[in-house]
Amino acid sequence: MAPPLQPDEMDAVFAALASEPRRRILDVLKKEPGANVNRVCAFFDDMGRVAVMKHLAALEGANLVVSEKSGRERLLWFNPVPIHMIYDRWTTEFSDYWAGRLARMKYTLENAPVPIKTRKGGHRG
Amino acid sequence: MAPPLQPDEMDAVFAALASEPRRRILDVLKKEPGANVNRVCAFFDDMGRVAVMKHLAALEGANLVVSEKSGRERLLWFNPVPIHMIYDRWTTEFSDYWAGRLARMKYTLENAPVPIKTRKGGHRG
DNA sequence: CCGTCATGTCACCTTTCGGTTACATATGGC
DNA sequence: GCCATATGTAACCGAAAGGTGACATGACGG
Repeated sequence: MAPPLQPDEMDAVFAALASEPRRRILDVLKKEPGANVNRVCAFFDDMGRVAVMKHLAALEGANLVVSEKSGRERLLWFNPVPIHMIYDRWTTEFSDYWAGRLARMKYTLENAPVPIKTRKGGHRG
Repeated sequence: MAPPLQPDEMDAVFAALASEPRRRILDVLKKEPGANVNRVCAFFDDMGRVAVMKHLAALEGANLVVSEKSGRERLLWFNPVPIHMIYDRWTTEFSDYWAGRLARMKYTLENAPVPIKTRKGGHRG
């Protein structure tokens, strides 16, 4: 299996996905693999080319988009690998919750934490 | 099945996950369901209580954390539901890619887009 | 060549994020 | 009642996000 994502890589992927315009760019590239920058821009009436390029930079930084220069244009593709890696990680990380066993335990309000002794004044505030 | 997440809900969930401290808070609550705010704060030496509370607000806004007031303290639980919803969505959205059929097609550089006619001057820039 | 087109880059602006300190409120326990 | 504790809230601050217009570069094509 591929090496798991590092924390900063997870930051980049989730941050890239946490934006509706960027998710829409991915949708465009799924429908039109190899589209160039201007072609992507054509889908956004409310945003200029520079803004789209910044979104593309975020997506490339997260490795969700790969590009290749061809002459004077840059062709773009969606790359599903980072999403697959998170998917795999979640499969193992949350399968117990989704089986329902831990979830039920979770919501039993009686399992309050053991009383904790913090230093006087609580936690600086 | 539960209704799919709205775009702004997706924004909230991904944005909440796009932060290593917030992911660590979820880890804490997975290990200590029902912990209170100060208990969570005790895990973060480099951050004050107010900062932790802001992160908790982001997580609650994404419904990744649920809380219940008990006397003078607030007890916190991790809620796996939003992650499960994204997981389900990805299962259907990307299963073709992960099967490998489309992925191979994607990376064939020959499938460049059909030439596009944009208005003169390209896309305002 | 020379103009057009696709892209890259720069400087700037406004809003949001992520943290801080200080103060306010409310509960629990002696 | 009184005081310590747990949490909430307000005001502030620097940095980063997300947008803009203007300009620079470099490839295509007649």
